[in-house]
Amino acid sequence: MNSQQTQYRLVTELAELDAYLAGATVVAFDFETAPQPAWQDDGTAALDPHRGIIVGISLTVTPTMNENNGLQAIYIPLGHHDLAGTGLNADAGAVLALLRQRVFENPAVTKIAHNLGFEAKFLLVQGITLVPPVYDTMAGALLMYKEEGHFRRLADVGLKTLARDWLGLTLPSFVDVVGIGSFADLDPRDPATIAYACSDAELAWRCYKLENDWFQTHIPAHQRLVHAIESPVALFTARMEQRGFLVDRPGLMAAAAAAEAQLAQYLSNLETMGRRPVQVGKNAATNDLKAYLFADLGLPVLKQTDTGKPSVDAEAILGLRDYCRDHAPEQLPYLEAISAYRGLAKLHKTYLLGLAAKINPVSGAIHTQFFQLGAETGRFTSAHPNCQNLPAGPLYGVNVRDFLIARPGYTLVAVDYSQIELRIGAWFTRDPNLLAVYREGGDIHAVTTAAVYGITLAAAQDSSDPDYKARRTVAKNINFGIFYGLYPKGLRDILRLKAGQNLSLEACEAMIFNLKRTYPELGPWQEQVKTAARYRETVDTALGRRRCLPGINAPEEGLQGHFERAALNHPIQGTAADILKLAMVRLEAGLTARPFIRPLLTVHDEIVFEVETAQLGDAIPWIVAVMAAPPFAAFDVPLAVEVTVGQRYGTLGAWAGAE
DNA sequence: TAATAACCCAGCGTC
DNA sequence: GACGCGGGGTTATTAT
Repeated sequence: MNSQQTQYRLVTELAELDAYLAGATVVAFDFETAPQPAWQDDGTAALDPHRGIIVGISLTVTPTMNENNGLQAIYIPLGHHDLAGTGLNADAGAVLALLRQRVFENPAVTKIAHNLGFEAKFLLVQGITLVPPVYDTMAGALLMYKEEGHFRRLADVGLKTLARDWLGLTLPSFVDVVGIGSFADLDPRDPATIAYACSDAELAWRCYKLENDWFQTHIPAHQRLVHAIESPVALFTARMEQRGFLVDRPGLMAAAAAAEAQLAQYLSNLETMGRRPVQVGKNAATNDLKAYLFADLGLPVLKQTDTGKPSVDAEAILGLRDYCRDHAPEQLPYLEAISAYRGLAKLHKTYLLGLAAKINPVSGAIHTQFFQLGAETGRFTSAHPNCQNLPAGPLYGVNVRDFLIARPGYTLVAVDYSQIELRIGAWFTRDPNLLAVYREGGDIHAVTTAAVYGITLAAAQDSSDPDYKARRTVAKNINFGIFYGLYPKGLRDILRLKAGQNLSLEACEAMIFNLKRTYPELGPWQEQVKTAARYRETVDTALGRRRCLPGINAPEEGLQGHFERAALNHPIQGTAADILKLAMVRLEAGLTARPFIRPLLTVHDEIVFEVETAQLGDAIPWIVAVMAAPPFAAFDVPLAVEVTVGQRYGTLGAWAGAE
């Protein structure tokens, strides 16, 4: 592409690479990868740092960000199949050693890549750590508008897509160039091979330039986010993905077998209990089950789905059980059996078999894929498997998290922010009572209990009171829901389903009224945020992470309400994401010097590490200090973290302190 | 016409 | 409020 401007070269000699790097302070790079021989037939192995190798590296270097006269890109083949034995490849060890010293671990060089975490993982396997400053052009693209009013999504930020949208270039796809084989099969001397590899590095450089220009004129805060947060966070994410979480496979399979037997038993019980055989499927939400409940048995439809069809979810079944207690008690066992069957099936399929299917054959661990900009608010998402929705406690007698274990000689350390969203709420609203609780180390749940029940703080904290537990549960749910956009109906439903408490709508209304009286700045803050959001049709976090709110001024009330709640939630949830990511950046800076600390996963307000057991006493205080440090200058509410440790993720306990 | 793929919808797990 | 996953059910597409 762009042959007048760009020259592509094949480089196999170390001296030539050395000369090419002279004076470079900005380097864009890209890896071509392929499966290791043992995994030749697995199409996905090329993307897995445990089963793939770096086949070649393309580089574009410039002395400065704005220098592009005579831009050149080179391709260094490292692992192409050399059937004739003619020495096609450069010396991989020597090349990596040189690049490590001159580029990857050189703090004077800005390292640019598209989807930086991918490259970072392959380097980690080689014992090489990318060192900031780094820049991930994919993260950058995700923080730019596709069109005014909505940001690019994952599907819009492939390098080829960006080349088309931004530069009008049509580039051959990977499949066009490689076909069904792997990149290692290509002849590196073929100009098409060189062009394919080099254009990726060159494009990354062009994106870097283009993105920074765009940010300056459109959303300067996002430029800071990409440079200072998202790009270094990609390195931290790479550590988590590359390491993975070791799985107790025998335990998992034993639990799966037990669940399977139990499920068969449940099915036959259902058949015996019912008036006729019912096709309940694997999750008991089939049309046949609905026909059986509502037509055959004549039970009333108490709840509908969004599309107006009869609902049979957990809440609906709960309602049917209430109805049957009065009108058809003989049906109660069947309804209970449906709930149990459904829950066990979920455990079995999603959390036992689902997890087992994701174990990496080389590492024996699950390597969750994290999308650091997967959620609109800046939160991470996680997939393959999603480790952010693993049941937090026993589900039908099985604690799924217990099958995620520490490696021998290591101990799991989970560090989570205590009530971070409420603390952020205190900071945003400047509510004196919220601020006081966190500055004086008060008990937020007790303060809320006192508020919503109209009792004294002392009464709220009296654990001998028979109502203590129930009240506190309500208060916790309210505190949880404050910044989710809590409404009386939502509060009533959640308390009924999760806490088994039946409160009237009026009672819930009164509690929310009392809450807003106790935290007097809460209501005004919410009104002010909504007004600003309606005017701008966007809303920002503390660090300027923007969310678009198309439809906040729509005539449809439902749509408007949705975006109003999003407007209230984004500053809270998004700032929590900002704070977590800032902590990751600070952690990343110290992890290379502390190889005994290995991050494994993150769940929104929590980071889980694997730490060499002998080093716990050094590691934990350091982690705590880094994570609890003030996140940015203006944030004047103390942060608190809680540490739990253990061998199994599901069974962590308090850390006793230095031994 | 039958098999397969693609898509949407419900339901449910997390913070 | 923010997500991802496995399953059911329907519709569109493909092969025969």
